[in-house]
This record gives sequence, C-alpha cells and structure tokens, in this order.
Amino acid sequence: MAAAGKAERAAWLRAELERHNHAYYALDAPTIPDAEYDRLFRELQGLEAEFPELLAADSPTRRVGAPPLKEFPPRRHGLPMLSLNNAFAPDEVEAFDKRVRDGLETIATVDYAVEPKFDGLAISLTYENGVFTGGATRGDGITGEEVTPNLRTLRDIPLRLPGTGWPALVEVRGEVLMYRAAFAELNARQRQRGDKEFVNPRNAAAGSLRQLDSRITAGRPLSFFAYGVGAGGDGLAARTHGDLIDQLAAWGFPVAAERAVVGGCRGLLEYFAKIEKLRPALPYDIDGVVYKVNRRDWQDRLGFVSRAPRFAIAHKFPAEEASTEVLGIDVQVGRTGAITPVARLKPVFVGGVTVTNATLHNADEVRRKDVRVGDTVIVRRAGDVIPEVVAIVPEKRPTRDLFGGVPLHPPFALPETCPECGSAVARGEDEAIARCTGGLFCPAQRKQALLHFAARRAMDIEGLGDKLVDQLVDAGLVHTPADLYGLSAETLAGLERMGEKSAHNLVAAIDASRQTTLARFVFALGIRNVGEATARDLARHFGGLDALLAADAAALQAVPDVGPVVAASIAAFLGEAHNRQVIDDLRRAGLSWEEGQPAAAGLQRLAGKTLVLTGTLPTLKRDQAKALIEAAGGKVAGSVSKKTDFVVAGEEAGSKLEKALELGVTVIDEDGLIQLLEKGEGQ
DNA sequence: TTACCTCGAGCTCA
DNA sequence: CTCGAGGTAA
Repeated sequence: MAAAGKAERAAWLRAELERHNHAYYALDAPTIPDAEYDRLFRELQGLEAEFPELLAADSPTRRVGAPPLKEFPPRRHGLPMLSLNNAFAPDEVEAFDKRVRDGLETIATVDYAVEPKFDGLAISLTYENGVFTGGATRGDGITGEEVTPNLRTLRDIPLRLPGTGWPALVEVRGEVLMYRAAFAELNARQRQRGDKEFVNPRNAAAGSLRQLDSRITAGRPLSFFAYGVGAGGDGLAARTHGDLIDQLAAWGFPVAAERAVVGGCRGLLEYFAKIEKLRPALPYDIDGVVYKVNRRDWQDRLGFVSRAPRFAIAHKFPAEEASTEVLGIDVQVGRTGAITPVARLKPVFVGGVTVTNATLHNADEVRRKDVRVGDTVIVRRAGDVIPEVVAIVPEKRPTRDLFGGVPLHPPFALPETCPECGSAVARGEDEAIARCTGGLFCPAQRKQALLHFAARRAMDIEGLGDKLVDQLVDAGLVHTPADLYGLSAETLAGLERMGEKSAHNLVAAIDASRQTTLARFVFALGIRNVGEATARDLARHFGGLDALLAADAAALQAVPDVGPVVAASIAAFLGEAHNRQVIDDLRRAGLSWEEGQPAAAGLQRLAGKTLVLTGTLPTLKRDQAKALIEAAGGKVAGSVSKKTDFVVAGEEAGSKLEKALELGVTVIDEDGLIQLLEKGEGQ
C-alpha cells in the first residue's frame, strides 16, 4: 500500500473505531463484536507504530493512556470557569427569579433551563478545528491543571466533533464523575487487590483524574457530562441554553437526561421537588439542581457579579445531617492568640466524609447551643465543606442519676488561662473572640507564627511543616523566626524523622529564603490584620523597611486601603520592643530584598493647610478623614477662621458651614477631599 | 475540613 | 512500608 493509502486507511480506522466506541459506551448498543473491534484497534496501532506521523490527536489508540507525566502543567482557560451562587431555600430561589426579572426589566414569566447538579469535578475541554486538543481542571477559575492524557481515556469524551458546524476553537464545560455502580465495582476490585478503597464516588473520580500515569486512569470507570461552553460559545447558533445542550448532545457528549425547560419561580421549585424525589434512583450523585435563564441573549444582558453569573444559580439540597456524640471540647490557640473551642466528635460518616472535629467558633456560640461534653449532637457539612454542630439533642444529655435529671457535665466555659501557656485569656469589649494574652511567650502562638513565617506565600521555606515546628519549639531550639537562620544540619539531625539528608535539605531551604521581597517579609511577620495584599501595599508605599518602621499610625493611614484599624495593628506590632528585636535579628541573619522608592502617594499634598470637618461624610468616618489629612501633612482644626483653607462639609453640616460661607472659605465635599489628597490643589 | 495523589526519605526487617 | 509535607478539589 502506498503511503497515501496508509494515511487514508488510518483515518478510516480512527473514524470507524470512534463510531463503535460511541455506540458501545454512550449509546450502550454495540455495533460490532469485541474481537472485531480489537482487530481494527490493533491494525491502527500497528500503522501508527510504523508511521508515527499518522498518530493523530484524535486517535482512539490514545484512549489507553500515555506514559506518565512528571507533573500537570498549568493551563489557562479561554474564558474563566466561574462558580455559581447557591440557594438553599425556596425564598432564595424566589429572590433569584426576582433579581432576574428586575435585571431584564420584565414582569413576564422567565423560562429557565434546569438540570441536576452533578457531584463530580468541573472540567473544561478544548476543541480546535473540531479536534480535542486539551482539557483542564477548574483550578482558581482562571488557570487550571492540564490533565489531557487522562481525559483522553474517557470514552464519553469525543476526540473529534462530527460534522463541520463547530467554531474554530470551542471549550466544552462539564463534570467528570463516577456512577455509583461503577464506584462500587471499583471498590470491590480495590478490596480484592488489597488496595485502599475510596470513600465516595466524587473522591474516586477526583483521585482517578489526578493520576500522573494516565494508564491507571484508563482503567477507572469515569464518565463525563457536558453542561455548557466557555470560549467559542458565541460562535454557536444556539439561541437558548436548551438548544446549546442539544448541540453538545449532537456532537456526541453525554448530557443530563433529566434536563428540562420550566417557567418562572414556580416551575423551578416544582422541578426541584421532582429531582429531589428522583435523587435516590439516579445512577450518580448530585448535590442540587442548576437553574439558568434559557435565552442566551438574556444571559448576556444579565452579566456577572464578581465571580458568578447573575443568570444562573445552584439550588442545593439540604446538607445531610447525622447525630453523634461529643467526646470533648478542646480549645485551640491560633496565631493571633484567638481561642477557638473545637468539638471532638465520635467519628460519623456524613455528607460523604468522616467528621471528627467541628469548630464551635467562639464561647457565645457554645453557650447559645449549650453544647456540653457527652451530648448527642446533630452535625452537618454546611456550605459545602465545614462541619457544623447544628443543635444538641437535649433528651439524650447524660445525667448524674437516672431520675434526678441533673446533667453530668456543666455548661462549657472558656478557660480563664491559656491551656498552652497559662497566660490570662482576655476578651475585648463587644468582641466575640477571646485571646490568649501570652503573645509570643505562648508556645502555641509561637508555633503558629513560625508556620506562618515559613508558609509558601510568606518566606516559602519548604519542608518546615507543623510536626517539625512542634519539635523545634518543644526542644527549645527555636523561639523566634530569626532562630531558624541559626540552625545547623547537625542540630537538626537527630530530631524525629530527620536524617542527614532531610536536615541538609531544610537548612538549604532556610538559606534560600534569605533572598526575598519586602512584601513577603512584611507578610511573614504575621502582623494582625496585615495579609498578603496589605503587605504588598505597605511595601509599595514605603519602598523600604526603614521607612515602614519609622511610620506612625497617621503615616500608615496614608497607605491605600489602610484605615485606622489596620494602622493601629501595625503601630502596636512595631511598638513592641520584642518585635523590633526580631526584625533586627532577621536583618542581621542576612535577609535581603530589593528596596524601591516610596510611592508618590506619600507626597505631602496638604502640607501647611488647615482644614475643618463638619457634618457626616458619606463613607469616611470623622477620624479616618482626620488621619488622611494629617498623613498628607495637613492640620485639622476645630473651628472655622480666616486661616482655614478648606471646609469639608457632609450631611447635616451646621454652623461651621455657615461660617465658612460667610468668610468665603472654600467648601468641598468628601469627593473633593479625596481629589485633594490624590491630586493636590489646583484641580 | 476531609480525602486524595505524589514525593522524598526515614524506619524496619530480611 | 510508613510518615511528613505539599498540593488540589469540593
């Protein structure tokens, strides 16, 4: 056969095999005997082996998996993969429908495309000129992990779109999941082989897709359902979401059989009730129902709020609840000394995972629910993930004697001293959270501070995890972050699970962290209310560490997004001699970064000016405005005189405004003040 | 918060 | 083989 003939044969084999594939897997109606399929398959494999140039991206031979990857490369989505807002109750659905109608300025009944919300993992598939070229997980919505070889093994995913009606580039969005029956079979197999079983279909699907060796994925019974499009969607003729799903189905993607189009809020709620009833009979797990405005032009008109579309919502089923027993109530001490009560629970399987801990948030919360040791409680996984104690079961509270009804355990009370260090526990006026006053004297706070310091987004010291920090602090080897830089491999070796190699690696990681950025360093210090973003703002504003160290509360408030609270936190931190010492020690340990110039915002726009505030400003509090003015070098006076340069007037300004008008002093509002601060006079 | 995958390396026993 | 650490997903 001539080379051209071989290419033709290979193309025919690919199309033929995919046709049989689809019939077998998607339609469940085999069109040829397995042996015949295998013969064609091996013929194609042979051709591809002989002529590697014939190995196309859409070849079915690729479905058996490819040699392992080293890692999953990042992959940017053509259009962001957004999340959906959630509704849990009918009134929230009503509110959604109202928002939609308000947004569309219509009083008519809106049609919605509705379908079950699959409980799997969201995936985006890219087709270029009709050929599947890659797919990725959701990731942060902008960039996901590319898991293309794994996705190719899913028979549900067409390697080539039929016909010609597709855009040059189109992203198909959908969910990878595992059928409950397939999950059970997989677990039976795992058990037989002595491998670990998976706890639920979702985790089995996620785990299978995260295999670096796609040949393992090929052996896992994964399914895919398409429910939307990303980039390239505007190149499709579909005018409604329903049409769009039909188009995806025509391309060979599995789509939800239960999908429908309903009218208005009533239609939504009826559909919800129907699916809720159907739920146990469905062959896969779902965690709710998704509603989307059916007309695509209306979807466009409604647009988005921050990271979620306004035209769609997920109506979630109520979280599954289970009852279990409170074994104890511990208190945890956080980095800032925050004392958090945590319920230790008898392990209970609820919502697909085993729950053993549940935060009780704060003392008031425990009081309100009156959770005590020994109580039987109802737990659920709220808002997707965090376990929550819903309520206690009062009649099951253990009593001291059979008929007396005297509870065995007293109401929970926060300890008066920190369980870790014995320092007093204090709670500020109208603050919900109590704090250990021990500061860095408290080992728990010290450990958290060190972990924060070493975190990836801070100093990025790889290999310094909680177990190691525990050991270092408990052995008295490390008291402050600066001590890390004095550690030697010899000191480290000898700690648990610390051999020569590990010790050496850790020292190298610590060493490497010396070269950093000012923003990372400031963030790493763990100042209260100073997160990554604020640390960056501070670094940009002051340019260098010395300028920051010299700043007082007023100067700090000149930094964008820094208000009185954050400024006070920073000032308090820097006011502690101990913290200054640590910063000094760290510098001496050789930490370094490139320093820049202070930002122009530091200019003293109002130097020598006197301003008077009167009335209530729309957004700024009086002392915020004052701090801003002072940070810009201005003075705030109490009364208006001829020497006053500006009067800043807000709502209900009184006599000071009259006086200003009388004396001919310039009157400005809050916007005017902001203008003045940002651009100076002469605007 | 829990479950899962992956890596490196320590531990244990042959 | 087991553990700790680091990463991801919901």
